[in-house]
Amino acid sequence: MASQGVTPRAEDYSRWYTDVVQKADLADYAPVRGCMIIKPYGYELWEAVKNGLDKRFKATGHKNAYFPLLIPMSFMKKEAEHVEGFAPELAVVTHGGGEELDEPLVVRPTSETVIGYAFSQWIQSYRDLPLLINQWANVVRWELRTRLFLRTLEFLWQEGHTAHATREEAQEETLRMLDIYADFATNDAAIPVIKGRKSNQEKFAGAEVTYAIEAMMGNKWALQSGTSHNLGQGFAKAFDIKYLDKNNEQQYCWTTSWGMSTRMVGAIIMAHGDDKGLRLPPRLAPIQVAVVPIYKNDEEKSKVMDVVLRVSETLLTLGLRVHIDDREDVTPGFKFNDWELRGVPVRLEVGPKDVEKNSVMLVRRDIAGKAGKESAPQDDVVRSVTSLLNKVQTNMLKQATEFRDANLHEVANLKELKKVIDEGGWGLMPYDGSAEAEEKIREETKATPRCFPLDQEPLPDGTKCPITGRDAVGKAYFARAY
RNA sequence: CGGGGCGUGGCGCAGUUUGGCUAGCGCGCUACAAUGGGGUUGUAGAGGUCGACGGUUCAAGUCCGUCCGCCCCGACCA
Repeated sequence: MASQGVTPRAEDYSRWYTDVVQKADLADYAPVRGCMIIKPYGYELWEAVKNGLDKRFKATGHKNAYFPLLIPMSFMKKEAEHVEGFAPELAVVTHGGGEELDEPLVVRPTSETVIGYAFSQWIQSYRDLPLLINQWANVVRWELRTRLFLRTLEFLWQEGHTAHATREEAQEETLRMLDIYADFATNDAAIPVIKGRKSNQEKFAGAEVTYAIEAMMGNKWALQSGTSHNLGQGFAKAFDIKYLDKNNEQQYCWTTSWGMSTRMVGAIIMAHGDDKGLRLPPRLAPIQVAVVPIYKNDEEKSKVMDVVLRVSETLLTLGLRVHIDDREDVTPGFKFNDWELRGVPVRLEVGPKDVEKNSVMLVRRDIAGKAGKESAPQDDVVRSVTSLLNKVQTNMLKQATEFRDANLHEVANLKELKKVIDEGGWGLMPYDGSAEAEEKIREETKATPRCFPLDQEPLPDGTKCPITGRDAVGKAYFARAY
């Protein structure tokens, strides 16, 4: 429960991030390098993310299922690009029960292969399609450099896997799930995102096309926060996922996969956090209202606590997540800072003055200082608290959107791009999608192509990529990225 | 794997250059008391194989050698 100030955000962003994660009691490193221990408060935040997504998946007809952690090495090898892409980051089990195994098993880095196997068993006819499955699981990727939540050896995620009768349906599903991610990020996490298509170099190993949502962090770096892949028929052919169509002919399925991970928690921290610590959007905050009683002696305490309990009770019956901070051993000032560090969106203070005036003091986390404080009558507390939570949610999205938009710039060439990147923004520039252009840009600016945003107008005929001089396929965002 | 940095109570560090007495400091922790509308204060306490191994020396946290681990910057990535 240690609670110290955090490193100012502007001073050393990476230090600030680690500070916030650890001091707000979200997570810690584990004994194994790069692995993470998620503490209860961090896990509650992840559960809020899970619930927000799961609700949406259920609404679109997806069913949850569970597939094994261990995958035969031979499965990985069935799809050539897939194994090539993942081979360097596989954890491999070679021994079991004290014996060397005939065939090594890999700890899943993702489950296209086993699920492909399962789908091949489940699907016989066009009547079995579409098959819409989601799995909540942990996966392991042997990353070289790790950071809490953003990149860990083992991480928690959901991976959706679907099979369809036609290419069009698969494509529709791919984009539908991208929309769901964007909707979740925007409306629940209060993070505005850019939906876009990844370049060939950055697409998922084995996918035909990969889409992603990209979010801007507090240091203006980009974070890929969710991906949706149209897998074409690659996995269907590798795993023999076939159905009999209406004409009694065997057809290969068209499959998709999509995922969002505990990285989203990192996104929330970095998109919203400030010098005082975490700022959590009310929809996802494990604690929405922290109630802090203030008193000097037993007499005041009993009066104050009467109000605290009565007010909290009404809020709780409404389904709000309320926490009464009745710690005796720390001062109110300490508690204020503590709840700010933990990102609680609304703090409700009750002291002797409030008891006297039949009021409570409401303090919002999204606006610093006096402007974020207001007194509210006790008998109207339900309305003022719910309305304040809504305001905070809306305002956090507004703040994040304004911040992002102020840092997006259209650029025409490498020189302009370099200037924008050096100043910490994102540059939108015509791009041919090639690896050479990407390499050149990375060398000059350290930025990488994030995505071709989906909402763009087609380029005028003859628009060239300023790096290679070849025809551009569209405008892409370039940014420094995690 | 390349470049840089660091290993000293739970955490953050000082001490190492120039070897020397009982290894210090801050935070946290324990106990008691006062305090309490923005990170309280006092008193008393607990807690250490100085990363590991070997060497030099009357004497090593400090010098030498080997090894191990961690962090940051790159390449790779949700």
